[in-house]
Amino acid sequence: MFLYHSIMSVEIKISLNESIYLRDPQDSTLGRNIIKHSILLIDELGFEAFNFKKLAQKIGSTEPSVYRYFENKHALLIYLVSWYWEWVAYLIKINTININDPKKKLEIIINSFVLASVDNPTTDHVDENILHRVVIAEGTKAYRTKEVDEENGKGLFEHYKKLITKVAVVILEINPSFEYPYALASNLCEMSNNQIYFAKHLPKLTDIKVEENKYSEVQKMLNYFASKLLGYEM
Amino acid sequence: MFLYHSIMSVEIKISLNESIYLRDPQDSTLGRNIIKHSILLIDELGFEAFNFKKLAQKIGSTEPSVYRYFENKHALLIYLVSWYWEWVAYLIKINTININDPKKKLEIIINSFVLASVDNPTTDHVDENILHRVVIAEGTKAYRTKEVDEENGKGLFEHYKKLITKVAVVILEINPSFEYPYALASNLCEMSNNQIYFAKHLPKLTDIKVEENKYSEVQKMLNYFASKLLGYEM
DNA sequence: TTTTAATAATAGTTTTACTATTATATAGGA
DNA sequence: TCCTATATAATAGTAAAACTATTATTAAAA
Repeated sequence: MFLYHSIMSVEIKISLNESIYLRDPQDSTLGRNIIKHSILLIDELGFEAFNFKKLAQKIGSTEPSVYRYFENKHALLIYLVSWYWEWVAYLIKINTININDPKKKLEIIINSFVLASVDNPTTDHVDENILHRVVIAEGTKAYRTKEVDEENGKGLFEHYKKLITKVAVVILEINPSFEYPYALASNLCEMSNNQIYFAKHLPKLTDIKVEENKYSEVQKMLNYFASKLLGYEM
Repeated sequence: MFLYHSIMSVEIKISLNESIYLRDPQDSTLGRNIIKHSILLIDELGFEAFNFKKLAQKIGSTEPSVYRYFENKHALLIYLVSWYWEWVAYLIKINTININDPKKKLEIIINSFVLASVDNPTTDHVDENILHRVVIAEGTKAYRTKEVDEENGKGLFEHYKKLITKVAVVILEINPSFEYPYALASNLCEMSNNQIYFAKHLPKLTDIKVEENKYSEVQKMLNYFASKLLGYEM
């Protein structure tokens, strides 16, 4: 991950696996527009109704131009969720920089999963808040396809796996004999998104309540689950 | 749920919310063929590549005939996952009939989530084993859409909610002061499918290993998670 | 036997998901 | 300054998906 600092603003450039895209969207205005407005449009229409024609219309470009950046809308979705995972990894990194207690670290990790955005809207072409909503609603579609093995072989899910590995390391720091560090790490991440989605759309499947970007109950629940499973007091 | 017993075989008829389908597929040969072969074809092609034309071809019928049973392939998917959830509820029911210990009940529930089929292939037009695979791979797509609120309002997810409620009741029997019975119930169910999927396709996201229909490690892990969270010894 | 309902056959439409080709604008180098 | 490479835009298309309408045929029920 590269961090560019300028005098006027802090601009973060997140570097993503090259096989996700055909041409790096961060390197041109059109590319950044594709990212920015695809997030808004997927949030608005849902992934199924979203397509490159509508996106091109929205940004005053054409369908073939968008296709020069991404093979198809599925590749674009993988790009967006990878961006999101890198962003969460970045949040965890800067917020745990002076923290030594692994329990405290895990708490920060959970907060990063749940909040993901709120405080620091640092990148002008990505609204992390809306991207988080998109990942909650559409994220699993990135890897729930018939092509998962082939795409995994190309490294398209490295960003997610890297993040989960980092979390697993912290889990083992807390409790070195815990048998399921990776499963707990991925479950905390998936559960966070799932339970937020349930609270919003299928409230009978959860106990927590959620208001517009107020996810404190999710945070509390995940911390409770983690502490119980790893055997420590909060 | 109705149970029909005949002399020659035990045939289970699972009754599903009428708003899922246009015409009850269990009431005709064509309908049962649609169910049977849609499961096989979705398993083979994945939900995205599956469509009513290919299905009609496979069962020697026509596209318009299939459309007389289901509004579209999304409705058919909701039907299939609802069938699956009812099937799991049925398994839980018959296997906990003489069990009083709620901890033992929860163990049976977890086994039903994980195994879902293996022993009792009772319904001739549904292969529960393959249906389980389909639910693992495609299940979340049933409710992760822009139409979720509208469809939830029509009662299309009642079968899932009913199942989760039953599990939540058992969780509270074990530990009446547990704060998150619904979240734990839905998470056990989602986690089961998720972790099996990860073991098969993204093994770096989990610790468990899975072989063709050998899910004992998942079972063990979920039981461990449940016992830790609810504070009992296995 | 008549009527009804279910299915099949045929033939469409609209939208999606792409691709090919050509034109234009712009940026950098000689 | 011109030349050339490259990005993008404009236009026009194709193949398949996701339906729908209409009519014919068959089977079952009254």
